Amino acid sequence: EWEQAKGLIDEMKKNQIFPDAVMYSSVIHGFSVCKKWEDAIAMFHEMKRNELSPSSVTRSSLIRGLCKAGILKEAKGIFHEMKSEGAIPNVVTYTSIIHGLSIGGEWEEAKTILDDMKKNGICPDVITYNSLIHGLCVCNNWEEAQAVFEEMKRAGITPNCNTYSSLIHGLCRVGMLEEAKATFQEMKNNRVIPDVKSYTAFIQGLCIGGEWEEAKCIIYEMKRNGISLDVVTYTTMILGSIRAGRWEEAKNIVSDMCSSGMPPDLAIYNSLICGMSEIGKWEEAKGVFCDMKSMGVSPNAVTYGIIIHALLQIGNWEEARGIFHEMKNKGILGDVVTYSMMIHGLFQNGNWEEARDMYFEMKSKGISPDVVTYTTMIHGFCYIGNWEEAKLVFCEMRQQEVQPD
RNA sequence: CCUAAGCGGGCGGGCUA
Repeated sequence: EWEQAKGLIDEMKKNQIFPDAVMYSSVIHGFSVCKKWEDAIAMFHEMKRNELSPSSVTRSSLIRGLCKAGILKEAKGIFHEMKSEGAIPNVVTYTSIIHGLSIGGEWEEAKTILDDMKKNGICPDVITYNSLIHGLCVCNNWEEAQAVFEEMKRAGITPNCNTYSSLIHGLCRVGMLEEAKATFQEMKNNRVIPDVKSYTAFIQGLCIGGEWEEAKCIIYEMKRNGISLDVVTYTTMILGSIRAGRWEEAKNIVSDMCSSGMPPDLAIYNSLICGMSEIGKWEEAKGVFCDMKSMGVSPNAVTYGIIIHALLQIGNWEEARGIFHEMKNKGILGDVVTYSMMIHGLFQNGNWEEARDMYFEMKSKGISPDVVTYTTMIHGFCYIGNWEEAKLVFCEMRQQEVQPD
């Protein structure tokens, strides 16, 4: 509720109560969490204007917020500004920047900062290593993640539950199921107790690898160990079951979760719609779409994205377009994914002018194209031999500093 | 004196690459 927070800050100032350094840090943290990075920066500058010096807490919060908003350049700027002012970042500041950079794909720079950290006598702790490992896993860079894991152990930092969960998740993402199984075993051998997140990451890997029966065994193991399934575990099982060709089981899973007092959330409904569409069970999918509304769960951009994608898959362009408009009419803003899909659909229908309009529209709504959007545009233009437009898009991507993949 | 900062799991998009 950042609007209200802003109001309170104004009220405070009107009453001649001026924020101190801690208050500023707190506010910057708040804006960072809400991805209001412009406000966070504004507060940071205001604080300096008022001759309050930002502490490492202030800067860590700001760096985190900037990274979270994907403004890595600014985050790096704040970090280097701090160093040039002679302030020594502490372990949290270092970890914040390392985390942001590695999640954002700039893991080489993250590793450089890790080295710098060690040189300055700041010891990376388990969170620092976990952050880097997680970032590398998100970038599908299993080899580097493994190397950092080894380094961590050599440095005498004991991996914890989060470390193993990240590794298992990373291995499952890149389809290295056997290694994931080994890591899960290693975790247990080292007496690190897997929690619901570790189990869920592993179960997802088993589902993706087609080992549905094994996934069910792991569920029993969880229950035996007294770990209750949560809504994320259920989502994983539901989509896993449908993709394993057991869509009847998905319905049982939904009933199970309801009877254990857990109402299905948006991701559960979305997963059901997604799974049912994928296997061509259109009536089921439609039924779920109605059910969710009657249960008071409102569809979001992901829901519409799933439906639009399904329609595009079967070549039903007109209906896809209709659904996209329905979404906008309901006041649900399209996001980078829905726009990218629509652009793709327009190109497929040979309508490149409209595809380009859609691209302009998304930008005018403040939605930044990502590497997939750019690739879709470039591919669309190249496909019809419109090199000039393709080049324009490519240059724009460069200007926006979106890395080609 | 009190107050502020960092880590892990689930759902949709591009590529006849």
